[in-house]
Amino acid sequence: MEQNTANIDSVRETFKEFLTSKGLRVTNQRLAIFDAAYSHADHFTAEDLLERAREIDDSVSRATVYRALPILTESSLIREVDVGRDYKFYMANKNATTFQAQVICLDCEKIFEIDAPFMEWYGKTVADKLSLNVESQRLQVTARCNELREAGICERGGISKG
Amino acid sequence: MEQNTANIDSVRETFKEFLTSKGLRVTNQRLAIFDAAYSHADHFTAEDLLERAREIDDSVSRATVYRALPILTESSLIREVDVGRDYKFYMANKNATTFQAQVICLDCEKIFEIDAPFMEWYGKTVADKLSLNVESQRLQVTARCNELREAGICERGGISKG
DNA sequence: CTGCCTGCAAACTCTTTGCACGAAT
DNA sequence: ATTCGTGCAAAGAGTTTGCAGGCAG
Repeated sequence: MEQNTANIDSVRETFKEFLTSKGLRVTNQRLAIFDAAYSHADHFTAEDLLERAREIDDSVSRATVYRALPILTESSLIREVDVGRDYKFYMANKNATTFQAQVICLDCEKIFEIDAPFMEWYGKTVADKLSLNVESQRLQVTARCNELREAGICERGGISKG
Repeated sequence: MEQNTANIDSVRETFKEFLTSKGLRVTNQRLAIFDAAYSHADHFTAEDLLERAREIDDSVSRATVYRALPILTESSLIREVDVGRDYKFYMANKNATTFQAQVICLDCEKIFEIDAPFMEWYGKTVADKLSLNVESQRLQVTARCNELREAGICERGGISKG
């Protein structure tokens, strides 16, 4: 955790190198958006990101945020979390762990990330059976906050706040 | 399969009963939309549904289609298939089988439904661990058509055309 | 008859895009 | 100097909604 904060500078360097390697320019706006993304502990929307990026550089516009998101996603520094709402969530890829599934609360609107390591096995199995290369997988469980609350993991961030 | 066609009338009756039981009215438009939904072999969009419903009753409007979709979904006669595109797919629930996962082709834009019976086990496991009642689950695999084509299941509907 | 249902069109929300200016290389 | 990146505002796409008239119960 303090490893993450300590690493931000080096991750920012990684981002700069990514931009350069793709022939893209290193602009203040892109760096501000990157910093804003990494300042979020959990999921954030494009609008959240805009707001926070503007605190760093108030010249950042909504358009630039939307144009930066695919770049950040492609660099694997953030990942997109689409849970079927009308806007997408994003999340800094601070720890490259195992496959993550989402538990989505219907009551408190939160999204919890949980490890689902067996999905790697599943992907392989599907890939073998159909002889294809899996690009990505998505596993989501929708549940009720009432239940989550009883389990002590809702409104308290017992797993991972969203 | 011919069981499905043979059953349409009785399923339509089920739909009427559902409407009545909810205090909703049985209108020609709703029946046309129901028939249109069941005339689709695979996935369809709201727009697809509108087009086909109008062939049955040309007074059906887009608004009514959008208002009917939640009703049909709630009745479990159709189900929503959200694969993260900017519009949703729907599908008649012709055979109440096991849990379905989606294989989404990035090249040919098709969606294949495959059985994933282990997901019922997974739901139960998650439910037990977090002591919650799972409302729904979603499992999606994104893959490349090239691979699917080599496997002989793309552009030919080897699994289930979408 | 009552009031839910409908069609129409405008409104909405998130995201994308055209354009002229500004900044990175 | 070039050329890519940016802000602004308008456009876009799918879906939702307000309203006045219409039809089911």
